Amino acid sequence: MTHAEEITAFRTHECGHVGLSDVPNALYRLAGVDDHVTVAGWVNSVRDHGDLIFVDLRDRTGVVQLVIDPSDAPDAHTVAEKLRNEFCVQARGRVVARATDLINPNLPTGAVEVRVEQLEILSRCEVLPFQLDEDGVNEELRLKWRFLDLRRPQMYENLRLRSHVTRVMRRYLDEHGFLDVETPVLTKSTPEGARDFLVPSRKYPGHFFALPQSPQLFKQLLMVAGVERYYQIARCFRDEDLRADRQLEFTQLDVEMSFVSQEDVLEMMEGLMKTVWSEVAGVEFDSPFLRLSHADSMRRFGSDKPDLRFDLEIGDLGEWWANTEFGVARGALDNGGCVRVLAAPGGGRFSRKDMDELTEFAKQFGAKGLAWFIVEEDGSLRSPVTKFLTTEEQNALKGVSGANAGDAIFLMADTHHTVCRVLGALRTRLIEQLELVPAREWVFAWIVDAPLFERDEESGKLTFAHHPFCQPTGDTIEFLETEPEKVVAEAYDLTLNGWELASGSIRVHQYEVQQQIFAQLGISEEEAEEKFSFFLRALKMGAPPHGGIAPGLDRIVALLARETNIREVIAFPRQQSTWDPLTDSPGLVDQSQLDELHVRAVIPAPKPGTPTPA
RNA sequence: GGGGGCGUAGUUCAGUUGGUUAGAACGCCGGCCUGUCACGCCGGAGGUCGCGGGUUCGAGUCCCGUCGCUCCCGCCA
Repeated sequence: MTHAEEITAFRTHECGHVGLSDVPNALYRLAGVDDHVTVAGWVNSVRDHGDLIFVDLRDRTGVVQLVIDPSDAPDAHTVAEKLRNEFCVQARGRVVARATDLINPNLPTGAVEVRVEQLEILSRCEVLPFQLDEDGVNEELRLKWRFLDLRRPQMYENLRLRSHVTRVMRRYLDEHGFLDVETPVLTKSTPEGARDFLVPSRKYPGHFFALPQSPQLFKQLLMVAGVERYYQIARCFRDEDLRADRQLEFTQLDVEMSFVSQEDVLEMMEGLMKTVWSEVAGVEFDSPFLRLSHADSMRRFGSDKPDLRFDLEIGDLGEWWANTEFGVARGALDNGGCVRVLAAPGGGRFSRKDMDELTEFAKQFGAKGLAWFIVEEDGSLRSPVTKFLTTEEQNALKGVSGANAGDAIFLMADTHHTVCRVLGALRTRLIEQLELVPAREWVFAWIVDAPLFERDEESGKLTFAHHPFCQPTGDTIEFLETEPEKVVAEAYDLTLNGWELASGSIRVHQYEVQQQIFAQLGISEEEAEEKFSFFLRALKMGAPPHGGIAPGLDRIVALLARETNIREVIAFPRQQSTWDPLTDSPGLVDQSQLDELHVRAVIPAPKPGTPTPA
């Protein structure tokens, strides 16, 4: 914003800029001592001394103190007596320097104040439903009054940060020759993947639009169209249950490139992330991001999005305990599973109750049990199961886990999958519970070489691990027909501090390969034609090799803002139940609307005792 | 669909082994105050203890059910 743009019909200066004429190269309009200013904003607080009244006036730039002296401005004083918190007001007055002993060092504008000559209430505010300076206010209340919640400087800062991030992203991509192209929001359902949001068609009775889970197929069509470099800050919709990092609608920076290898995409994205972190957070990364194979990440950290700020690593006892007689370990090894351990620094202070809770936690992730050991000062192991272990096994346990005196060791013996899952979840939990200090502040890591297919544990059916459009690697494509589980995808996830930040792949650009993959997934040629005919048609028409990635904007901004829930960086999010207490959405509609859309609503009978929603 | 935590004044919370009239802080209302900036001082209003049922002479407290918020599991190509 230029200086001139700061002047509007209602003000000559913004509150946070009053009196800061000594700031060098300021980007905002300056007001020095003795200048007359008009400011407008919200009443942050009122301190009424009977005669003198002090008002902290706040706009998005900050707070400035107004002084209303009845001997200077009796009319303004009469108005000021009526002021309450969050009234919207305009004040005209003279900037004065405060006496040295009256300077407020906690306020950027604390060396000056505005001696008010005229004061006008632009808009009154009813008693607030919650105090804006209070933390920990009920989430539902915050969302119901989101427009007040967003007045809090922290929330404004989050929105500003988000805008800054997208600005840097757009500029970076513009500079690298990307075109910002919009794709439809009213599109077609593809039953794979997440549950779709459906929109009934008026013109085609019984037909439905689907909101995009991502612009995946459209961006691939843009590559076939020869756009070569595309991006879009795209709203995506998935009708699945919410989490701290998941909303029904969320925003991705959707990116796709033609004539690229995996390496090209990674390099481009790494440059983008480094630029964002540099410009938004002032953080520089002087080396390439870490890379971990999916298998290594699972083995060492039990997760495909490991938090690598912490060095905790899972150890494998299989080799050392090959001949163990310890029941669960023996059983796991005999069944082709594994025995792995995780040290918990300082876990020696865990009580029996803590251990029981951690065991319950592990069971949530599929563990049948969880063995634990505490390393005593003399190096001996305290545990209900120590008596089943030989001295050599105990030494291996300490050695492989890396545990020291005062630490705890957790041991899992089960299938590879379950052991990884449980110890990975436990690792995250222990980091929190033990309040471990991160060794590094930001650790980006690429997770690469993920399998193309997964075996569904229940049905035993083959399903795609990422999505069905990933290109198999040259080394493993030969196994597509014979041993599909050996096929590695040219897919990559970017992780940061335990969050999945971005996900992408090189896509299949050859019709025949795409059909082979569909065949492995049990999707017949006819079925594929029916669901993706437009896309398959395009693959037959000179589709270029291409690939892309889609970073989650909400997560990126949340991490930069040091928030743990993406709600904090979304202006109007939903609560976990998917209800929006601000607009009361979703809502009922008139029968006439349903009729026009050829839709009939079938509403389940409420359970006894359930109050009817308003 | 499942598990954990929470639900008491407008807000954030306390409330003992079940026991008199359910408290505090902030906010709100009224009064006083010319240098405050978390202003201060005096006074006041404000409660379906989420909801329903049960046990009991007596329930905010115990039991059962239910609803809501939140974190997690399932789910999220």
